[in-house]
Amino acid sequence: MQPNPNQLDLTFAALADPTRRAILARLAVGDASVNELAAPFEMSQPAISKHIKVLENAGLVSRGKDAQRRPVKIEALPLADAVGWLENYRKFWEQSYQRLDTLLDELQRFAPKGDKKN
Amino acid sequence: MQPNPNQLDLTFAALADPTRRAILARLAVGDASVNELAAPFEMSQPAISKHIKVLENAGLVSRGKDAQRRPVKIEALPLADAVGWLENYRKFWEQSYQRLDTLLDELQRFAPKGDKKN
DNA sequence: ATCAATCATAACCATCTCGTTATATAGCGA
DNA sequence: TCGCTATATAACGAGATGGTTATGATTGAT
Repeated sequence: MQPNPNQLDLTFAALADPTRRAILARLAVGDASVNELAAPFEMSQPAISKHIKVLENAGLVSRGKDAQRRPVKIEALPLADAVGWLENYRKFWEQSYQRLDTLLDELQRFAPKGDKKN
Repeated sequence: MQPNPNQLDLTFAALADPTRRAILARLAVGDASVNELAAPFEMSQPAISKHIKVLENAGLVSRGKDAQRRPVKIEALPLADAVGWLENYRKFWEQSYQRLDTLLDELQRFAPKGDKKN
């Protein structure tokens, strides 16, 4: 029961941009209006609106309505699906970390006890 | 100690393409030559070579050398970093799942005991 | 020495992406 | 009604992306 591939495409593509990741990080703190989201960036408001639309199309964000404002809210389920997909590869990076740990252990073992070098 | 942003850009962008995700899935089974990787796709060999290069630039894959073959090997540490970034949002999707669970519980509670419908 | 196999590279093309500026739309408050 | 605020949309351009075909480089086999 994998999420449909097209959904993963949209999710990963949305996450591939640092501005959009920063927007998500901001939204993790709490909902925000478009202008609030735009404030930290040296970028026009329409540019931010476009980024929000990309996030919305990926289902990562939804919008409310408050007078003229369209508060944006994080919707993290697609992120969960992305992690779900990535989890298939957990054993590989765990192996890698383990190899690194082993290496560090050996360096430790063969280092003279009082050696402060490095 | 976040991975540098540019690295996350490359990782997520690499994952945004279904062909590349399929290549990674194949490599999870074991190393493979370019031709082996290309075989399942209705796509030219140069196209696959390009995809492999994208994966390589993102550090998701490395290459060996065996006669004319350039066996490709999965390198999953960047995936681990990607998951690391995504983990910041775990609480959101857990809340969402919890809301879903609550909903399902209530549906359960109010469903007639013997109701087989759906 | 040549041939076939494996893979990479170049040139090209269509389409998408990410930014811009200019303008339109909608709601609030005076 | 008027004008301000908040946001969306349109039109445009530069550069990235994802595919193609044609060709080049390297290596093993005959």
